[in-house]
Amino acid sequence: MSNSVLVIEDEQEVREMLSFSLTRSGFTVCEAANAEEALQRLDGPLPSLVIIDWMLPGMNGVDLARRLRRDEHTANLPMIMLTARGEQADKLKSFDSGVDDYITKPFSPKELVARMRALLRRSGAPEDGVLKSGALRLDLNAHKLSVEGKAVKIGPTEFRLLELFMRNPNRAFGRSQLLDRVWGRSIYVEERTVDVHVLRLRKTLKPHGLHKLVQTVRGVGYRFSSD
Amino acid sequence: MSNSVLVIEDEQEVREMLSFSLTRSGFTVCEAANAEEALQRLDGPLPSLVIIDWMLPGMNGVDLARRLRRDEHTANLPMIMLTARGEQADKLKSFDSGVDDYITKPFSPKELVARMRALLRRSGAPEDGVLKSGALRLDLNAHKLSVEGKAVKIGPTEFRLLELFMRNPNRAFGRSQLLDRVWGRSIYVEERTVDVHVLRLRKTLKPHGLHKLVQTVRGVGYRFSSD
DNA sequence: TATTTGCTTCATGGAATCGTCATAATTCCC
DNA sequence: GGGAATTATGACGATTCCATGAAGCAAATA
Repeated sequence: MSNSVLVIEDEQEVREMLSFSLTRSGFTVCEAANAEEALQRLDGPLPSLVIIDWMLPGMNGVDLARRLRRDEHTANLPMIMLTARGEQADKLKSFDSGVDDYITKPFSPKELVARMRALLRRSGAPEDGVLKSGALRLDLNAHKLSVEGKAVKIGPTEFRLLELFMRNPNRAFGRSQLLDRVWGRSIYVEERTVDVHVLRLRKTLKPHGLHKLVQTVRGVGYRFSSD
Repeated sequence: MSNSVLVIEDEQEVREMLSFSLTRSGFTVCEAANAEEALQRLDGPLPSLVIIDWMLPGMNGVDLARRLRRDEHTANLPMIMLTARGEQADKLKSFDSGVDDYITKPFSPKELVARMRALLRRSGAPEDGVLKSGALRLDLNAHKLSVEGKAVKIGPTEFRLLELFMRNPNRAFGRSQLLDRVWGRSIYVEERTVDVHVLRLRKTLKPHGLHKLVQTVRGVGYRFSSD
């Protein structure tokens, strides 16, 4: 597996230990000693997952996580937080910041890897940042859609919509769910707007005969399915 | 799993946190800020489970739970109550009110989800959001009906009707019960309308020889038999 | 600034679905 | 068997829901 991980941890010892065991488990590891360095790295191509230490110099882990969730670019990035034993009471806070899972120190590398795998599986993350479905190829890193190797033009919103669909195939989404997960909660737009973007997504897929992948579930919403 | 949950919680922060992590775990979430709002929502089609905060403005959680248990329409609805640490002494009271489980704050979403799954399992809900009965497959996630792998077209109301039937096989329902649980009790339709939809459901099952699964119980209503 | 690109809303028409009724068929009970 | 009660079924407006094109903005780009 070619999953990449960004480890955000100020203590060099812990960082190296993590790097060692994660590399051994087949991950490509990238390190950052603080929040600033992490943000810088996350400007580029995204890793499959980030591990954030709760205690960081400068901006702490919880704030960093919250910030990553707010930023559209990293909103869907799976995050695991490391907390020390005494900090367990802050579990709730960590989750509130949008972290997907937490793990308390000391922990075994085995447990960490297990949770990472579970998380990656759950969030439908592709091994290499490329979602595929038949001839469809959605490259999340390059932010490009192609079908049978040929690049296909696609708008930003349609891209995110298709990303959600391809991450969760065979699942019907209501319009409000789509608005929440593609547009982001907090912002208010008409539900019918979803229809228009689905229409546009179908339009970009139509020339390749793939428009039937996006199906409407009457009275419910839409679904991405290969049959 | 596409089980739906109604979260009854007045604090917006907690509500959003719950909504976030439950959605992420695959539940369809519906929110209510107080007992009145909750009761209103429960007039419609029922969720698979409700989560009630112990402390609510106006009618409190315990009273709400008690009321839901007394009402035939919601008597069998699985309920989980959220209590704060100091309220642990009131566990007993909560149970007395008829809730199926309780969980004390602060809690990890993971624990909550685990308990929800356990509860749903206990109350006969499918693990994976797929109801099966012989060759019949009702995928609640995809909102799709298939028989022997082949997709079968089905209308929205027939879908909900079949869902109720498959969740409660070998149980006879009166027309008014069906109206309550499939249509929702807030709207009024003729009882005979049920007949028509049962007919339509049978029609969609007939080409596959499964129409006799839906049986009429003369003088009472209808029943779904699993054999 | 001019132009392009993309987003949201609105209006419209058409298709799917719904609820009701009338009538036929079935079942039950005397 | 006959009559009453109950259910099945087909038909038909009425309604809801969705697809689609176009218009008005806003932001990015040149």
